[in-house]
Amino acid sequence: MSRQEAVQILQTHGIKPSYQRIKIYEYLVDKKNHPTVDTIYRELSPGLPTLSKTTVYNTLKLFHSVNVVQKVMIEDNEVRFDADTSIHGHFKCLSCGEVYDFPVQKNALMYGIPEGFSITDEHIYCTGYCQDCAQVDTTLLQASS
Amino acid sequence: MSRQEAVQILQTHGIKPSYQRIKIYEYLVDKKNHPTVDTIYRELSPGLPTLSKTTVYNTLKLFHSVNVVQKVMIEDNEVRFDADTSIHGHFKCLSCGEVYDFPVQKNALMYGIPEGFSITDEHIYCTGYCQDCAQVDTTLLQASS
DNA sequence: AACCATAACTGTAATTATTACAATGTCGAT
DNA sequence: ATCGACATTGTAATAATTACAGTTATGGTT
Repeated sequence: MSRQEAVQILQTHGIKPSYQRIKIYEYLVDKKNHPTVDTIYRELSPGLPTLSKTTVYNTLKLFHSVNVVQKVMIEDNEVRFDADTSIHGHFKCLSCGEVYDFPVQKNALMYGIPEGFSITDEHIYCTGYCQDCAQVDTTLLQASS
Repeated sequence: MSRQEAVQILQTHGIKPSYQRIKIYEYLVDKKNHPTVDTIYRELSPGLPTLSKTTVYNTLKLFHSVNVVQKVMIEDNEVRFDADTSIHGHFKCLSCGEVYDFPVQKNALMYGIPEGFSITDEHIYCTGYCQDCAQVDTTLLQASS
């Protein structure tokens, strides 16, 4: 994503595009790796030596408040962030730790919510073993048999 | 739930039914309130003065490891627990804080997961305003107009 | 260009949830 | 009754997050 596009998106959400905010937003969009605060901080620090972890927290909270990012919570000790705020599911591989996006049916869960309830946010996720890691397991099983 | 039933369920999952474990399990089943560790600890302490919060943590981790409870994570600062381990969704009201269960279509999300991925766990949740709280909002709007 | 108000950034300290660990207590088998 | 294994407990350590106060950057006005 170009700097111009990033600035554009932040501005249309009412966010003043500071240097740090642009960098953090570009990181999220380009990497698509559902990083934690700590990962963002560690990865951006070398090129942005004055960056403070508090700024990363503040920025993500701001982004989230205007729906520029969504939070991804799969395991209870790590909050991840995703700049793709469309409705989609997340799959985390218990072996390699990779988080994958997957499509979900629009309004998949609507049908179960009682009348009179209004929804502001919906999240779908699962855990398991990705193709690569499941593959390895199978290979090992075969090798050991 | 009777004590006998609780003991039964713990034993069939290979858990030795100690006094504390039974109490914690009964609490979860009877209240159905998706409590946090802290809530369980506070609520059981009066009738079980020697209870330690560490025991609550240990017990829930044990329960979770054999699928006697599932974790419910909606907001990043609280992990809740549910003794109903069937697949269902959770709705948290942003106004009153209440967590409601709701049904979801069996295999609702299967269709989006690529071939070769194996799923061990799936979770669906959303946030919004429950019937009661949405009602209040409407009432207030009407009153002020 | 200098000034000023506002907002953003930073670093440290405080808070909170969770885990580690060592000591104590409990319970069933011998 | 004794023993060993396991459960419970309390405290200390860890880790994630937030609060806060000082500093820096920014944009508008003269």
